[in-house]
Amino acid sequence: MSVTIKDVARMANVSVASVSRALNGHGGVTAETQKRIREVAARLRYVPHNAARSLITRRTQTIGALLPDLHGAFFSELIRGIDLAARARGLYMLVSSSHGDATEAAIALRAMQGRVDGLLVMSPHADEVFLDENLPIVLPTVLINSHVRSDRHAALDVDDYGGARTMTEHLLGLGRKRIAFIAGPEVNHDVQERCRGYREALAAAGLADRAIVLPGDFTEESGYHAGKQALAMVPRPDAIFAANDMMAIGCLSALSEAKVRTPEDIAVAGFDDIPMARYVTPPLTTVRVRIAELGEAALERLVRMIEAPDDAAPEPRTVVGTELVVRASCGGNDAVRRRA
Amino acid sequence: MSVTIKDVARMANVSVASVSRALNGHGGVTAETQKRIREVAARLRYVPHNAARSLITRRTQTIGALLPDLHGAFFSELIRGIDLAARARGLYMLVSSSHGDATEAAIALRAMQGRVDGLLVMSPHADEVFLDENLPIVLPTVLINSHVRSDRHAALDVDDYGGARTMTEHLLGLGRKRIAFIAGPEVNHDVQERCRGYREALAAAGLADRAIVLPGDFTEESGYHAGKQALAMVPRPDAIFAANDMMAIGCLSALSEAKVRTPEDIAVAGFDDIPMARYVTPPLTTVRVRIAELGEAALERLVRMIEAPDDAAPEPRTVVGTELVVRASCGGNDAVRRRA
DNA sequence: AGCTCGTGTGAAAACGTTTACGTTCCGCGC
DNA sequence: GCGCGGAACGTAAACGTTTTCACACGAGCT
Repeated sequence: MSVTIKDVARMANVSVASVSRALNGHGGVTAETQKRIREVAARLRYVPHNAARSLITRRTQTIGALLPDLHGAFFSELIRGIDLAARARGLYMLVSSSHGDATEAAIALRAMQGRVDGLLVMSPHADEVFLDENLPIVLPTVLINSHVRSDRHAALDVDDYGGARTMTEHLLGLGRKRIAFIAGPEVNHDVQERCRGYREALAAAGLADRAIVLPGDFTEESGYHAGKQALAMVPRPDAIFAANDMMAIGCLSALSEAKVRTPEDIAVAGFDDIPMARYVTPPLTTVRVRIAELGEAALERLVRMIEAPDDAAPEPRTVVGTELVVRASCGGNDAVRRRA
Repeated sequence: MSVTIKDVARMANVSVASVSRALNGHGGVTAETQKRIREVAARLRYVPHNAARSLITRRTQTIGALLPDLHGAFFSELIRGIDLAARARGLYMLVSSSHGDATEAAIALRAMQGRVDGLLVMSPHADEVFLDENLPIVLPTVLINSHVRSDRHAALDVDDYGGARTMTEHLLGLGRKRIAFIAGPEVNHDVQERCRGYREALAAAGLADRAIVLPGDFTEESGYHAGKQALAMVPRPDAIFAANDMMAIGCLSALSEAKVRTPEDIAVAGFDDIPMARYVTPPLTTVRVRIAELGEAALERLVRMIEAPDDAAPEPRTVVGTELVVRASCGGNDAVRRRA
């Protein structure tokens, strides 16, 4: 097909070795021949064939990202963070997302073989057995928000627990006593941690028995239903803390539909701080997750692993912080409070 | 490093050729040996090295996506659409985004060489000269929302013109007479088309001289400023049509701050139908762009080009439709009207 | 019996690089 | 005059596949 290194070599009256050396700046060629070779290469529009190069150098300059369904602002931001950090290092990003089941994810994982220098994995299917089965041992891998607690794999998490605890404490601090929590998909690791933060904050305030956990699945609709449910309770909760913003927004609809005032009658809080949170009525108090930062941190970690394969000192599990973002939906003054 | 086809061959007492045939199901192997080879391969956790395979087959099972900054809901959706369609075909997606300048984009473009079977390009730098300079001629490429009007490249566009025209007509139909338009970045092809739709709709209604175009840059802030500007005009516009939703949202803030009622005093409309549009107050009338569909369509087109390199009949420039989404911000009843 | 044919298998070439190792050449010191 | 060292460059191996070709073998036909 295209023009190869041999063509360049022929046109420049040198061997392919010299072309390679000249183009990669490895020295061992006169400045003059180097110049000539470069000119010929440019004239011929020569571009090295990456597959061939990867084959011999064992480097692809590419990292793989195994992600769940790309839906929603979360993954958009995550990809953005990864991409930004990757591009700063001249790396490319091979994306594979939305794997319905573990088999599909396994296929995707195997297909990354020989295509990437490292892997970023954020998948509900990525339990320990799965990884052991399908991961080539040699491939550096960073797990993002995984429930796998193994020190065989590097991992990076959002501080779900801390964020939820801070939010619950914030609500308690505002004088709310009956705080309901809308949960997400049960298998979800984030949800579990957020729920744990909620429960422990209540327990710390001596209100352990006041915990009310409503079911949800991260969709706006499920938030709406949970809102209805909360309204029907006696005594009514005076605050609702949803495990993500979309459910909080659904909940707001349910309340406004029932002519219940927010935050006067019931305060509402979310988690994530998706862009929309600022614009709903009333603006949503939430926990900001610095998702792009998570992506960046994960990539940086991965790069370190790639560059130093002799991971003598496996770094500890890292956690990226959250911030409490106070808006009108819970009362109190607007503010952002950082939490490491 | 890893286990190669040779290892499998040795363990199974066959040649590498047989292993290749057995694993790829090319026939020419007894059912029995095929089974044996498969078992050995599974036991050894053999995974073919993709770089080597690509080198010889000249197929990478990967498509490249050259995108501008991934910010915002638009690219998130676009990537999602592409990824969905790609994964349905067993293709992977190599993403490269946010190129500050043409040089950077050129480097990214060249780096795709030998890594992808085809290219999806959506970049402000992708003018004709740029493409000619940097695109290996052989690589199938689909341009998305590009201003390049060449039949040498396949292209796919959003019907910006039609959408904007429909919206303007809708506003006129609601009795609005002085409709202002908030533009976006001047170089942007979408903006130009949207503005053209706006102008021509006015012209068709005999109101060509009533066109008011305010500057903007797609950010919420610029929408806010444009809103202020509109408020200061005499006579005041009775409708504002922003070239994207974020600016419309900024504009809404400016109006509500000035205690101007929407839609009673001034109607506001946007473009894109980002998820947030439904949730602002009042909910935003806008033009829905089915972005994921755009991504899918682009990928499908690309796949067709890859599979039939003898593009005897280059398909015409394709346009994906828009829908008018009527919500409260302009008055009228909620509805979605499709436009091919 | 001899020929052809099909079928299973292996040897080896090919893909386009990088790089270890030779080779040539030249200058220099003895 | 001779050996030596280093610089510039070429040769060829290697990376891990796929695929073409050749080969061996048995069955079926004349």
